[in-house]
Amino acid sequence: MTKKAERTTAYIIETVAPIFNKHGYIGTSMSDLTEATSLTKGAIYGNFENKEALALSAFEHNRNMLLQAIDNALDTGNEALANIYSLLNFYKQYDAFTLPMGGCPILNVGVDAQGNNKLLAAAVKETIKDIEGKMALILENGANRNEIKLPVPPLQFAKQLFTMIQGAVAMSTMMQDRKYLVNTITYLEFLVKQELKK
Amino acid sequence: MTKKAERTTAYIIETVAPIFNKHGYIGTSMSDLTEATSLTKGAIYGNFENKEALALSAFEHNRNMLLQAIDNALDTGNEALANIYSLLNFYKQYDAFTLPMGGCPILNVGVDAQGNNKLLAAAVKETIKDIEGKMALILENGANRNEIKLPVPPLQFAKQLFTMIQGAVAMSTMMQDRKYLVNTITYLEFLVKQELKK
DNA sequence: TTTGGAAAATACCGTACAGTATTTGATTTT
DNA sequence: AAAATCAAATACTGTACGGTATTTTCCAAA
Repeated sequence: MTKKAERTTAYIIETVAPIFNKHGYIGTSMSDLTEATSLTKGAIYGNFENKEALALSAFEHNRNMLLQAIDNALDTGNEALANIYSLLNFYKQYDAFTLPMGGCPILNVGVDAQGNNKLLAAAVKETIKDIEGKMALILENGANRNEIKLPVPPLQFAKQLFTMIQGAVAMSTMMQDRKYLVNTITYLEFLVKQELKK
Repeated sequence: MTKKAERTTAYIIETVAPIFNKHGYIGTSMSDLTEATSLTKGAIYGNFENKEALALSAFEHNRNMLLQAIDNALDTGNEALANIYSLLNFYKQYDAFTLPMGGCPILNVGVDAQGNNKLLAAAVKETIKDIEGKMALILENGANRNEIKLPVPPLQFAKQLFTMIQGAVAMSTMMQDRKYLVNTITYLEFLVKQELKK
């Protein structure tokens, strides 16, 4: 059986992750966290070195959930185009997916940390590169198998596609309107088809 | 001549606006502002009711600069397509444009305020609607003058175009890499041409 | 069932926070 | 230039912050 401390650590991270994600690093106070977890500062500081380490663990937790979901989406069929469509479909419901974690961790932490926390900002950067890499791999394999044509190198295509997706995420977040997500992703489906289909 | 207080108020706003934009509402402390302005809290609280009112004025200042620049870009030629290209060209150097104001005010404040300040979040929403409206008007006039064809209603086209632009802004901000801006906007030029040209 | 170690609660520290009341200093107006 | 008004500096609240030292509680092994 897992040790007590490990379970507490996991519980803290899960409870705290959406709060950090929603209110940002500075915007989240330790008292916010003790209140949410019904634990005391003694418990939290017994399991994490400081606020920054906790915030980083919290982001990593949200990131893992996201990467897992993206991996699942990109692994539906065995055709590259189907996998990309599956990813786009995932992002059509991205608002519902990110609701329990307090919004998109990439956008929220990426923007918040930019001006406030270099460690978190670097972690977001890594995550983005990771996602771009996953997308690029699907595209590259699809091109090698001659399923699709690629007008530009796979990584460049991935970057630009992800940029547009993330634009939809940003706009639907700021406007509190999921239509931005649905409409833009729908258009991206058409665009991808037009660009990649042989 | 302008009264002393007015000049001080303007000076405070100008000095403070980039700081709020960069570090966010909660991330900016009053002592940050007294330090930057070389003024005391007495001076600042004499000209602004509280921190929130100051942050709102600061955002409005950045917003006005942005709206002015967009107006200029959208008023270069007398053809709709040329004006849209001009706007895209403006966004290609958007990183340089927003550098002195501490980054994109829409993205920064829009994301930061979402979880921390309803007033600021609402102000960002208004600003986005404003920009979308400006773009839609250009498109609508162009369509009426038969310069362009519109595959969808002008406001919808404007929303989707702005969404993709804002995606480029978000990605170049988070990745600290202006290539996201340049590459995506360049692709948008091609896309706009393809969609709008008769 | 006692006991040793680990985990969490309590109580506390110094500091920084937003905001205010008061005093000093600078500008107008007469 | 004196008086009146306005602007800014100073000095000071009370509170909330992140973090820590100490005490208590829990739990597991002997």
